[in-house]
Amino acid sequence: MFRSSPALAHVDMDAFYASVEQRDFPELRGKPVVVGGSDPTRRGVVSAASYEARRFGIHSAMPLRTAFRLCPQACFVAGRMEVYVAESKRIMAILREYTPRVQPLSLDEAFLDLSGTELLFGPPVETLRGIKARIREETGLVCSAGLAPVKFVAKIASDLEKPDGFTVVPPGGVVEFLHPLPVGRLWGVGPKTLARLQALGIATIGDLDRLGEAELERLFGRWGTRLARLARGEDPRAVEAERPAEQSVGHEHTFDEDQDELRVLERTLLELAEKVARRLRRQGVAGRTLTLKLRTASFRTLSRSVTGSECLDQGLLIFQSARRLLDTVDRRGEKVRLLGISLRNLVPRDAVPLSLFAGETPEREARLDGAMDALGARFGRGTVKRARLLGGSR
DNA sequence: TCTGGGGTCCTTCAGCTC
DNA sequence: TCTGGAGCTGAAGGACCC
Repeated sequence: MFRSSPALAHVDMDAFYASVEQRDFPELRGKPVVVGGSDPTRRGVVSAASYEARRFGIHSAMPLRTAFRLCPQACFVAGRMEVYVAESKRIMAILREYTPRVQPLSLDEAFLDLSGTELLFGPPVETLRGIKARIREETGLVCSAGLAPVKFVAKIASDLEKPDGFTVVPPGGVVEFLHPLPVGRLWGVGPKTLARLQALGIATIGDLDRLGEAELERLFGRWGTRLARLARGEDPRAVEAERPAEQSVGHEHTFDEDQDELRVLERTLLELAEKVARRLRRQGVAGRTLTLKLRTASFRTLSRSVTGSECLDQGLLIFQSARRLLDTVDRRGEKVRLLGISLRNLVPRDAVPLSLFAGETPEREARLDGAMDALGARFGRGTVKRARLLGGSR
């Protein structure tokens, strides 16, 4: 099996954040644990739910308040991102002992290409079983794994028997495996596409395949062509170990209560601009296109963007551009629920002219940003802040 | 009633240039 | 000089993923 065809695996940690919490805090074991925020009465969503919590209908992306209504006795924890990052590095290091072709998708899942590893480790099926056992042994955490000749099929396979699942789709068995599955399992079919497909009477991936590529293209355009190929189990993408550079850098903030006070909006914009600028400088890039995102109280999302001839990586200049965009948004008198800033069209910082906005002193700002970065690195983020970010009368 | 934050990719439309 | 189409780019928004 997998001798002459690719052996692509997908490893996915089960309820990752919640499992780490249960491992590190024995008093949480066997209890419903919800990671997302320690105060479920505030705005937020569930990042991870333990399997005990899932029995109450709680799942990731669910509003915290809904989770609290479903299971008030659950343990709500804010989460410790730095621990999850460290744990993820350990897991990825284990995977890289078996193949250099490892493609992390997020902290808790990765593709790995086991093709051609037989001589070193034996048949891919056994290798993957061994990897799964090692992860449990060395981290105390459980994962699910899938093995298939096609990338997206391996991902579906790993998800099929969670938790602690292990599913192998042999070469030649892909279509047989896919066709009985609900069409919503396909990568890229979210709630909107699913509703459209269901309205057409398509319930399974097999139904989709039977509809045919021409009809799907008529209904969905180019996306229809891709859907048709996925339904046939065709996916030419390889496991990409090299992660492409980030295309954009952004931050956003949802207010605990909807806001319309200009001073609060401006202070938030400045904070977001500083955060974005810090990350841009850390990555050594600057951005040419700035996008302001605004969500109103009625959940209407509006965006305004501007592409300049120069690049931005300084907090104050990003803030000033975002502030100008804010004036162009017509929110029809509604309060603001969310503000966000992001920069695209990133280029290496030393290869571009930085913004020389009229009336500003960019060199002075750059020196100030540099000093704040240095103090932040030495004494912790937030050690120094712009006075206007302190708020109130301080 | 409720819907985070970080992204990517795609579509549509408008404006511009040739 | 006018007009229309092609091609490109930017803006805005939508859908999706983890």
